[in-house]
Amino acid sequence: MTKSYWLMKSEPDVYSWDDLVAEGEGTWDGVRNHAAKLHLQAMKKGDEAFFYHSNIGLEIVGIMKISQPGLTDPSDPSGKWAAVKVKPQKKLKRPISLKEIKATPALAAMEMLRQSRLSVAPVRPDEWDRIIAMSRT
DNA sequence: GCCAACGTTGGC
DNA sequence: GCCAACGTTGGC
Repeated sequence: MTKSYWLMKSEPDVYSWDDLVAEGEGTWDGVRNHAAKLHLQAMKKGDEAFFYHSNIGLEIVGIMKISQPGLTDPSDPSGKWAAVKVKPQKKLKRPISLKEIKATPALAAMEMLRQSRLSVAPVRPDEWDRIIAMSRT
């Protein structure tokens, strides 16, 4: 199975990249949207995901690895919702802002733009590579 | 099963 | 603080 790429949003005043780094490993739970849930359930161990700061910052700040896929959301008593565990892998050399993503034609089809309210979105390999390349400059 | 009203998310 | 996009709820 090949690796898949994702983008996960969090409001940094609630849970930020630095919080995840401080914890070492975090559980991505509290998602209450069916499309996002399907994405969480599609994640595999070793998949990589961008950590995006919504609301404050509006930028991709780091890369995480899915350390434990296929969990049920511990914050949900009914057991209907999904969760995964993630580990911080690398902070981007420089954050890539939403503004910059929008200004880049090669990234115009990104799911995060198409479905802006989705908190967990897939990222295509070419989009992943492009963002990584941009963060190095 | 349709659709209007309402709530939430997230960018501006 | 406003608004657009969507999801959910509830009346019919």
